[in-house]
Amino acid sequence: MPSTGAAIRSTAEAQRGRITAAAVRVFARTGYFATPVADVASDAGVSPAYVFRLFGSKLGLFIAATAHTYSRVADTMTQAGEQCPSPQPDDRLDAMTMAYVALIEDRNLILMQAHAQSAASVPEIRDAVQAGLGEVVRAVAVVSGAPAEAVQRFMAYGQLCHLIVQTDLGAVPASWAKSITAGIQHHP
Amino acid sequence: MPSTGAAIRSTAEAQRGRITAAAVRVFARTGYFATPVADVASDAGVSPAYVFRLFGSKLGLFIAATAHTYSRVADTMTQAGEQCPSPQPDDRLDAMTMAYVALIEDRNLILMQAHAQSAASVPEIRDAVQAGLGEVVRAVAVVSGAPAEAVQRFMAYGQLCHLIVQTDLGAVPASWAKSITAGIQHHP
DNA sequence: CGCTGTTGTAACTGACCAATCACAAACCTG
DNA sequence: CAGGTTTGTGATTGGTCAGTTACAACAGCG
Repeated sequence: MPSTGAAIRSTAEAQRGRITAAAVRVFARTGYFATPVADVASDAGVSPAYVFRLFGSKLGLFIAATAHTYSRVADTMTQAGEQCPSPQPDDRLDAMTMAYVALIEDRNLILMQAHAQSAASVPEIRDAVQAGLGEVVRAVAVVSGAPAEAVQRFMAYGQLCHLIVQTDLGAVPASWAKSITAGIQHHP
Repeated sequence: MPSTGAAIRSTAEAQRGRITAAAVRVFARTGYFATPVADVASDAGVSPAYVFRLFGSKLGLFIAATAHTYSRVADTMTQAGEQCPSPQPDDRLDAMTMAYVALIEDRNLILMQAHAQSAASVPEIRDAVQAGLGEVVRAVAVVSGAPAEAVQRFMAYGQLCHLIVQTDLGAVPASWAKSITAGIQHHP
Protein backbone atom coordinates (compact mmCIF):
# COMPACT_ATOMS: atom_id res chain seq x y z
CA MET A 1 0.00 0.00 0.00
CA PRO A 2 2.81 2.51 0.36
CA SER A 3 4.56 2.18 -3.00
CA THR A 4 1.82 2.66 -5.55
CA GLY A 5 -0.95 5.17 -4.90
CA ALA A 6 -4.63 4.58 -4.14
CA ALA A 7 -4.60 4.94 -0.37
CA ILE A 8 -7.86 6.13 1.09
CA ARG A 9 -7.18 8.82 3.63
CA SER A 10 -9.26 9.54 6.65
CA THR A 11 -9.42 12.48 8.97
CA ALA A 12 -6.88 12.89 11.71
CA GLU A 13 -9.62 12.85 14.33
CA ALA A 14 -10.86 9.44 13.20
CA GLN A 15 -7.33 8.06 13.24
CA ARG A 16 -6.79 9.53 16.67
CA GLY A 17 -9.79 7.58 17.89
CA ARG A 18 -8.67 4.36 16.24
CA ILE A 19 -5.16 4.68 17.60
CA THR A 20 -6.44 5.46 21.10
CA ALA A 21 -8.55 2.32 21.00
CA ALA A 22 -5.56 0.30 19.84
CA ALA A 23 -3.47 1.86 22.61
CA VAL A 24 -5.95 0.70 25.23
CA ARG A 25 -5.82 -2.84 23.84
CA VAL A 26 -2.05 -3.01 23.63
CA PHE A 27 -1.13 -1.11 26.80
CA ALA A 28 -3.63 -3.27 28.67
CA ARG A 29 -1.53 -6.29 27.74
CA THR A 30 1.97 -5.09 28.60
CA GLY A 31 1.70 -1.76 30.40
CA TYR A 32 3.41 1.54 29.78
CA PHE A 33 7.12 0.80 30.03
CA ALA A 34 7.11 -2.63 28.41
CA THR A 35 5.10 -1.57 25.37
CA PRO A 36 6.85 -0.07 22.33
CA VAL A 37 4.88 2.55 20.45
CA ALA A 38 5.45 0.42 17.34
CA ASP A 39 3.19 -2.28 18.83
CA VAL A 40 0.33 0.18 19.18
CA ALA A 41 0.98 1.50 15.68
CA SER A 42 0.88 -1.92 14.09
CA ASP A 43 -2.29 -2.84 16.00
CA ALA A 44 -3.86 0.35 14.66
CA GLY A 45 -2.51 -0.32 11.18
CA VAL A 46 -0.42 2.85 10.90
CA SER A 47 3.25 3.67 11.09
CA PRO A 48 4.97 4.52 14.37
CA ALA A 49 5.93 7.91 12.99
CA TYR A 50 2.30 8.84 12.54
CA VAL A 51 1.48 7.94 16.12
CA PHE A 52 4.19 10.32 17.29
CA ARG A 53 2.83 13.02 15.00
CA LEU A 54 -0.69 12.71 16.41
CA PHE A 55 0.17 12.22 20.08
CA GLY A 56 3.54 13.93 20.40
CA SER A 57 5.15 11.25 22.52
CA LYS A 58 4.62 7.83 24.02
CA LEU A 59 3.54 9.55 27.22
CA GLY A 60 0.91 11.58 25.38
CA LEU A 61 -0.41 8.42 23.79
CA PHE A 62 -0.62 6.62 27.11
CA ILE A 63 -2.39 9.52 28.76
CA ALA A 64 -4.95 9.62 25.97
CA ALA A 65 -5.55 5.90 26.45
CA THR A 66 -5.85 6.37 30.20
CA ALA A 67 -8.34 9.21 29.96
CA HIS A 68 -10.40 7.28 27.42
CA THR A 69 -10.47 4.23 29.68
CA TYR A 70 -11.68 6.06 32.79
CA SER A 71 -14.28 7.92 30.77
CA ARG A 72 -15.68 4.66 29.49
CA VAL A 73 -15.77 3.22 33.00
CA ALA A 74 -17.49 6.30 34.38
CA ASP A 75 -20.02 6.19 31.55
CA THR A 76 -20.71 2.53 32.23
CA MET A 77 -21.32 3.26 35.91
CA THR A 78 -23.61 6.18 35.12
CA GLN A 79 -25.62 4.13 32.63
CA ALA A 80 -25.94 1.18 34.99
CA GLY A 81 -27.13 3.43 37.81
CA GLU A 82 -29.61 5.33 35.73
CA GLN A 83 -31.05 2.23 34.12
CA CYS A 84 -31.75 0.78 37.55
CA PRO A 85 -35.48 1.19 38.24
CA SER A 86 -35.05 1.43 42.01
CA PRO A 87 -33.91 4.75 43.46
CA GLN A 88 -32.42 2.98 46.51
CA PRO A 89 -28.65 3.59 46.81
CA ASP A 90 -27.98 -0.06 47.65
CA ASP A 91 -29.86 -1.29 44.60
CA ARG A 92 -28.07 1.16 42.37
CA LEU A 93 -24.67 0.23 43.77
CA ASP A 94 -25.53 -3.41 43.13
CA ALA A 95 -26.42 -2.58 39.54
CA MET A 96 -23.10 -0.78 39.18
CA THR A 97 -21.25 -3.69 40.71
CA MET A 98 -22.78 -6.03 38.15
CA ALA A 99 -21.89 -3.62 35.36
CA TYR A 100 -18.32 -3.46 36.61
CA VAL A 101 -18.07 -7.23 36.84
CA ALA A 102 -19.32 -7.34 33.25
CA LEU A 103 -16.38 -5.13 32.30
CA ILE A 104 -14.10 -7.93 33.45
CA GLU A 105 -15.35 -10.04 30.55
CA ASP A 106 -13.37 -7.68 28.37
CA ARG A 107 -10.17 -7.53 30.32
CA ASN A 108 -8.89 -4.49 28.44
CA LEU A 109 -10.45 -1.73 30.50
CA ILE A 110 -9.67 -3.26 33.84
CA LEU A 111 -6.08 -4.08 32.94
CA MET A 112 -5.57 -0.65 31.46
CA GLN A 113 -6.64 0.92 34.74
CA ALA A 114 -4.31 -1.34 36.67
CA HIS A 115 -1.37 -0.47 34.45
CA ALA A 116 -2.14 3.23 34.58
CA GLN A 117 -2.14 3.07 38.36
CA SER A 118 1.17 1.26 38.45
CA ALA A 119 2.78 3.83 36.17
CA ALA A 120 1.66 6.65 38.45
CA SER A 121 5.25 7.34 39.45
CA VAL A 122 5.29 9.39 36.25
CA PRO A 123 3.71 12.69 37.35
CA GLU A 124 1.67 13.25 34.20
CA ILE A 125 0.24 9.73 34.44
CA ARG A 126 -0.52 10.17 38.12
CA ASP A 127 -2.46 13.33 37.30
CA ALA A 128 -4.41 11.55 34.58
CA VAL A 129 -5.24 8.68 36.93
CA GLN A 130 -6.35 11.06 39.67
CA ALA A 131 -8.59 12.86 37.21
CA GLY A 132 -10.02 9.60 35.93
CA LEU A 133 -10.66 8.23 39.39
CA GLY A 134 -12.39 11.46 40.33
CA GLU A 135 -14.64 11.08 37.33
CA VAL A 136 -15.55 7.51 38.31
CA VAL A 137 -16.01 8.17 42.02
CA ARG A 138 -18.19 11.23 41.40
CA ALA A 139 -20.31 9.30 38.91
CA VAL A 140 -20.82 6.46 41.37
CA ALA A 141 -21.56 8.75 44.30
CA VAL A 142 -23.94 11.07 42.47
CA VAL A 143 -25.89 8.50 40.48
CA SER A 144 -26.21 6.01 43.32
CA GLY A 145 -26.75 8.56 46.07
CA ALA A 146 -24.89 6.20 48.40
CA PRO A 147 -22.97 7.46 51.46
CA ALA A 148 -19.20 7.89 51.31
CA GLU A 149 -18.36 4.67 53.07
CA ALA A 150 -20.47 2.60 50.68
CA VAL A 151 -18.66 4.26 47.78
CA GLN A 152 -15.36 3.48 49.45
CA ARG A 153 -16.36 -0.16 49.78
CA PHE A 154 -17.41 -0.21 46.13
CA MET A 155 -13.99 1.06 45.09
CA ALA A 156 -12.22 -1.41 47.39
CA TYR A 157 -13.93 -4.37 45.75
CA GLY A 158 -13.19 -2.85 42.37
CA GLN A 159 -9.51 -2.93 43.26
CA LEU A 160 -9.91 -6.54 44.34
CA CYS A 161 -11.20 -7.25 40.83
CA HIS A 162 -8.01 -5.72 39.44
CA LEU A 163 -5.94 -8.07 41.57
CA ILE A 164 -7.93 -11.12 40.49
CA VAL A 165 -7.67 -10.30 36.80
CA GLN A 166 -4.02 -9.20 36.92
CA THR A 167 -2.81 -12.36 38.62
CA ASP A 168 -5.36 -14.69 37.03
CA LEU A 169 -6.50 -15.81 40.47
CA GLY A 170 -9.58 -17.42 38.95
CA ALA A 171 -7.32 -20.10 37.54
CA VAL A 172 -5.77 -20.96 40.92
CA PRO A 173 -7.56 -23.98 42.39
CA ALA A 174 -6.28 -23.58 45.97
CA SER A 175 -8.91 -22.87 48.59
CA TRP A 176 -7.39 -19.56 49.64
CA ALA A 177 -7.82 -18.33 46.08
CA LYS A 178 -11.45 -19.44 46.00
CA SER A 179 -12.12 -17.43 49.15
CA ILE A 180 -10.78 -14.30 47.43
CA THR A 181 -12.62 -14.79 44.15
CA ALA A 182 -15.91 -15.95 45.69
CA GLY A 183 -18.84 -14.00 44.30
CA ILE A 184 -16.78 -12.40 41.56
CA GLN A 185 -17.40 -14.14 38.27
CA HIS A 186 -14.43 -14.25 35.99
CA HIS A 187 -14.46 -16.10 32.70
CA PRO A 188 -11.37 -18.20 31.71
CA MET B 1 37.17 -24.33 59.59
CA PRO B 2 35.11 -23.94 62.79
CA SER B 3 35.64 -26.78 65.24
CA THR B 4 31.96 -27.09 66.23
CA GLY B 5 30.79 -27.57 62.67
CA ALA B 6 28.58 -24.46 62.77
CA ALA B 7 27.44 -23.29 59.36
CA ILE B 8 29.81 -20.80 57.81
CA ARG B 9 27.98 -17.80 56.40
CA SER B 10 29.43 -17.22 53.02
CA THR B 11 29.93 -13.67 51.96
CA ALA B 12 27.91 -14.38 48.83
CA GLU B 13 24.80 -15.19 50.87
CA ALA B 14 25.17 -11.93 52.78
CA GLN B 15 25.52 -10.01 49.52
CA ARG B 16 22.46 -11.79 48.20
CA GLY B 17 20.48 -10.48 51.13
CA ARG B 18 21.80 -6.94 50.76
CA ILE B 19 21.08 -6.91 47.06
CA THR B 20 17.57 -8.28 47.57
CA ALA B 21 16.87 -5.50 50.06
CA ALA B 22 18.19 -2.93 47.60
CA ALA B 23 16.04 -4.47 44.88
CA VAL B 24 12.90 -4.02 46.97
CA ARG B 25 13.76 -0.36 47.54
CA VAL B 26 14.55 0.41 43.93
CA PHE B 27 11.89 -1.70 42.21
CA ALA B 28 9.32 -0.18 44.59
CA ARG B 29 10.13 3.20 43.12
CA THR B 30 10.05 2.47 39.40
CA GLY B 31 8.72 -1.04 38.88
CA TYR B 32 10.09 -3.96 36.92
CA PHE B 33 10.32 -2.69 33.35
CA ALA B 34 11.42 0.86 34.09
CA THR B 35 14.22 -0.12 36.45
CA PRO B 36 17.67 -0.97 35.10
CA VAL B 37 19.59 -3.60 37.01
CA ALA B 38 22.40 -1.06 37.29
CA ASP B 39 20.20 1.06 39.58
CA VAL B 40 19.76 -1.82 41.99
CA ALA B 41 23.47 -2.61 41.81
CA SER B 42 24.53 0.93 42.64
CA ASP B 43 22.03 1.10 45.51
CA ALA B 44 23.55 -2.10 46.87
CA GLY B 45 27.08 -0.83 46.25
CA VAL B 46 28.13 -3.59 43.87
CA SER B 47 28.67 -3.87 40.15
CA PRO B 48 25.83 -4.81 37.77
CA ALA B 49 27.81 -7.85 36.64
CA TYR B 50 27.83 -9.23 40.14
CA VAL B 51 24.06 -8.92 40.42
CA PHE B 52 23.70 -10.99 37.26
CA ARG B 53 26.13 -13.51 38.67
CA LEU B 54 24.12 -13.95 41.86
CA PHE B 55 20.59 -13.78 40.44
CA GLY B 56 21.06 -14.98 36.87
CA SER B 57 18.85 -12.37 35.28
CA LYS B 58 16.82 -9.26 35.97
CA LEU B 59 13.78 -11.49 36.21
CA GLY B 60 15.44 -13.66 38.85
CA LEU B 61 16.32 -10.56 40.84
CA PHE B 62 12.78 -9.23 40.66
CA ILE B 63 11.30 -12.54 41.71
CA ALA B 64 13.62 -12.70 44.72
CA ALA B 65 12.52 -9.18 45.69
CA THR B 66 8.87 -10.14 45.22
CA ALA B 67 9.12 -13.29 47.33
CA HIS B 68 10.96 -11.40 50.05
CA THR B 69 8.30 -8.70 50.08
CA TYR B 70 5.34 -11.06 50.44
CA SER B 71 7.14 -13.03 53.13
CA ARG B 72 7.66 -9.89 55.16
CA VAL B 73 4.01 -8.93 54.75
CA ALA B 74 2.83 -12.38 55.76
CA ASP B 75 5.13 -12.30 58.78
CA THR B 76 3.80 -8.91 59.80
CA MET B 77 0.22 -10.18 59.59
CA THR B 78 1.04 -13.29 61.60
CA GLN B 79 2.79 -11.27 64.29
CA ALA B 80 -0.02 -8.74 64.51
CA GLY B 81 -2.63 -11.48 64.84
CA GLU B 82 -0.75 -13.46 67.43
CA GLN B 83 0.09 -10.42 69.54
CA CYS B 84 -3.59 -9.55 69.74
CA PRO B 85 -4.86 -10.62 73.18
CA SER B 86 -8.41 -11.26 72.00
CA PRO B 87 -9.12 -14.54 70.23
CA GLN B 88 -12.09 -12.98 68.39
CA PRO B 89 -11.62 -13.05 64.59
CA ASP B 90 -12.92 -9.49 64.23
CA ASP B 91 -10.46 -8.15 66.79
CA ARG B 92 -7.59 -9.98 65.18
CA LEU B 93 -8.50 -8.75 61.72
CA ASP B 94 -8.61 -5.23 63.12
CA ALA B 95 -5.14 -5.70 64.57
CA MET B 96 -3.92 -6.92 61.21
CA THR B 97 -5.54 -3.98 59.48
CA MET B 98 -3.67 -1.60 61.76
CA ALA B 99 -0.44 -3.46 61.12
CA TYR B 100 -1.01 -3.25 57.40
CA VAL B 101 -1.75 0.46 57.59
CA ALA B 102 1.50 0.83 59.50
CA LEU B 103 3.28 -0.77 56.54
CA ILE B 104 2.15 2.17 54.46
CA GLU B 105 4.43 4.41 56.52
CA ASP B 106 7.25 2.72 54.70
CA ARG B 107 5.96 2.78 51.18
CA ASN B 108 8.47 0.24 49.92
CA LEU B 109 6.61 -2.96 50.69
CA ILE B 110 3.26 -1.76 49.49
CA LEU B 111 4.61 -0.28 46.27
CA MET B 112 6.66 -3.38 45.62
CA GLN B 113 3.51 -5.49 45.86
CA ALA B 114 1.68 -3.15 43.52
CA HIS B 115 4.46 -3.28 40.96
CA ALA B 116 4.76 -7.04 41.21
CA GLN B 117 1.04 -7.35 40.53
CA SER B 118 1.22 -5.08 37.53
CA ALA B 119 4.10 -7.06 36.04
CA ALA B 120 2.11 -10.28 36.35
CA SER B 121 1.83 -10.51 32.57
CA VAL B 122 5.26 -12.14 32.84
CA PRO B 123 4.42 -15.74 33.75
CA GLU B 124 7.23 -16.23 36.25
CA ILE B 125 6.25 -13.04 38.05
CA ARG B 126 2.60 -14.04 38.05
CA ASP B 127 3.55 -17.33 39.69
CA ALA B 128 5.61 -15.54 42.33
CA VAL B 129 2.76 -13.16 43.07
CA GLN B 130 0.26 -16.00 43.33
CA ALA B 131 2.57 -17.80 45.73
CA GLY B 132 3.08 -14.65 47.80
CA LEU B 133 -0.60 -13.86 47.93
CA GLY B 134 -1.31 -17.41 49.03
CA GLU B 135 1.16 -17.01 51.85
CA VAL B 136 -0.49 -13.78 52.99
CA VAL B 137 -4.07 -14.99 52.65
CA ARG B 138 -3.37 -18.22 54.49
CA ALA B 139 -1.62 -16.34 57.28
CA VAL B 140 -4.53 -13.95 57.67
CA ALA B 141 -7.15 -16.67 57.53
CA VAL B 142 -5.43 -19.08 59.90
CA VAL B 143 -4.21 -16.60 62.50
CA SER B 144 -7.43 -14.58 62.58
CA GLY B 145 -9.81 -17.50 62.25
CA ALA B 146 -12.12 -15.23 60.32
CA PRO B 147 -14.57 -16.57 57.71
CA ALA B 148 -13.73 -16.39 54.02
CA GLU B 149 -15.79 -13.33 53.29
CA ALA B 150 -14.13 -11.31 56.05
CA VAL B 151 -10.75 -12.28 54.64
CA GLN B 152 -11.94 -11.22 51.20
CA ARG B 153 -12.98 -7.85 52.58
CA PHE B 154 -9.62 -7.50 54.32
CA MET B 155 -7.83 -8.07 51.01
CA ALA B 156 -10.15 -5.69 49.18
CA TYR B 157 -9.31 -2.84 51.54
CA GLY B 158 -5.65 -3.77 51.26
CA GLN B 159 -5.90 -3.25 47.53
CA LEU B 160 -7.58 0.08 48.18
CA CYS B 161 -4.50 1.05 50.20
CA HIS B 162 -2.36 0.22 47.16
CA LEU B 163 -4.45 2.56 45.05
CA ILE B 164 -4.20 5.38 47.57
CA VAL B 165 -0.44 5.09 47.91
CA GLN B 166 0.23 4.58 44.20
CA THR B 167 -1.72 7.62 43.11
CA ASP B 168 -0.96 9.74 46.17
CA LEU B 169 -4.67 10.19 46.79
CA GLY B 170 -3.98 11.50 50.27
CA ALA B 171 -2.65 14.68 48.68
CA VAL B 172 -5.81 15.30 46.66
CA PRO B 173 -8.01 17.79 48.50
CA ALA B 174 -11.22 17.14 46.54
CA SER B 175 -14.11 15.69 48.52
CA TRP B 176 -14.35 12.55 46.40
CA ALA B 177 -10.76 11.74 47.34
CA LYS B 178 -11.48 12.26 51.02
CA SER B 179 -14.35 9.80 50.82
CA ILE B 180 -11.96 7.16 49.44
CA THR B 181 -9.15 7.78 51.92
CA ALA B 182 -11.40 8.20 54.96
CA GLY B 183 -10.24 6.00 57.83
CA ILE B 184 -6.96 5.19 56.14
CA GLN B 185 -4.30 7.51 57.49
CA HIS B 186 -1.31 8.03 55.31
CA HIS B 187 1.57 10.40 55.94
CA PRO B 188 4.68 10.56 53.71
C1' DC C 1 54.96 -22.32 46.81
C1' DG C 2 51.63 -23.79 43.42
C1' DC C 3 46.61 -25.24 42.96
C1' DT C 4 41.82 -24.39 43.30
C1' DG C 5 37.68 -22.15 44.26
C1' DT C 6 35.22 -17.92 45.38
C1' DT C 7 34.39 -12.95 45.15
C1' DG C 8 34.20 -9.17 42.41
C1' DT C 9 34.80 -5.87 38.35
C1' DA C 10 35.75 -3.38 33.79
C1' DA C 11 34.75 -3.47 29.28
C1' DC C 12 32.14 -4.88 25.67
C1' DT C 13 28.14 -6.39 22.59
C1' DG C 14 23.99 -6.86 20.40
C1' DA C 15 19.38 -5.62 20.51
C1' DC C 16 15.79 -2.61 21.07
C1' DC C 17 13.36 1.65 20.97
C1' DA C 18 11.75 6.77 21.37
C1' DA C 19 11.89 10.43 18.60
C1' DT C 20 13.08 13.02 14.19
C1' DC C 21 13.21 14.27 9.38
C1' DA C 22 12.85 14.31 4.70
C1' DC C 23 9.77 13.09 1.54
C1' DA C 24 5.52 11.26 -0.86
C1' DA C 25 0.77 10.91 -1.89
C1' DA C 26 -3.89 12.49 -1.50
C1' DC C 27 -7.16 16.24 -0.86
C1' DC C 28 -8.86 21.08 -1.34
C1' DT C 29 -9.49 25.61 -3.43
C1' DG C 30 -9.48 28.83 -7.07
C1' DC D 1 -3.89 22.55 -13.17
C1' DA D 2 -1.02 25.55 -9.79
C1' DG D 3 -0.22 25.92 -5.01
C1' DG D 4 -0.97 24.94 -0.42
C1' DT D 5 -2.49 21.92 3.30
C1' DT D 6 -3.22 17.52 5.55
C1' DT D 7 -2.33 12.70 5.85
C1' DG D 8 1.00 9.34 6.08
C1' DT D 9 5.60 6.63 5.71
C1' DG D 10 10.71 4.86 5.29
C1' DA D 11 15.02 5.57 6.96
C1' DT D 12 17.87 6.95 10.45
C1' DT D 13 19.91 8.18 14.88
C1' DG D 14 21.38 8.43 19.41
C1' DG D 15 20.81 6.47 23.66
C1' DT D 16 19.82 2.79 26.93
C1' DC D 17 20.20 -1.62 28.79
C1' DA D 18 20.31 -6.95 29.57
C1' DG D 19 23.55 -10.15 29.56
C1' DT D 20 28.53 -11.98 28.65
C1' DT D 21 33.38 -12.51 28.88
C1' DA D 22 37.84 -12.06 30.34
C1' DC D 23 40.34 -10.97 33.98
C1' DA D 24 41.97 -9.57 38.82
C1' DA D 25 42.39 -10.19 43.75
C1' DC D 26 42.36 -13.16 47.48
C1' DA D 27 41.71 -16.95 50.64
C1' DG D 28 42.31 -21.91 52.01
C1' DC D 29 45.08 -25.98 51.61
C1' DG D 30 48.48 -29.61 50.44
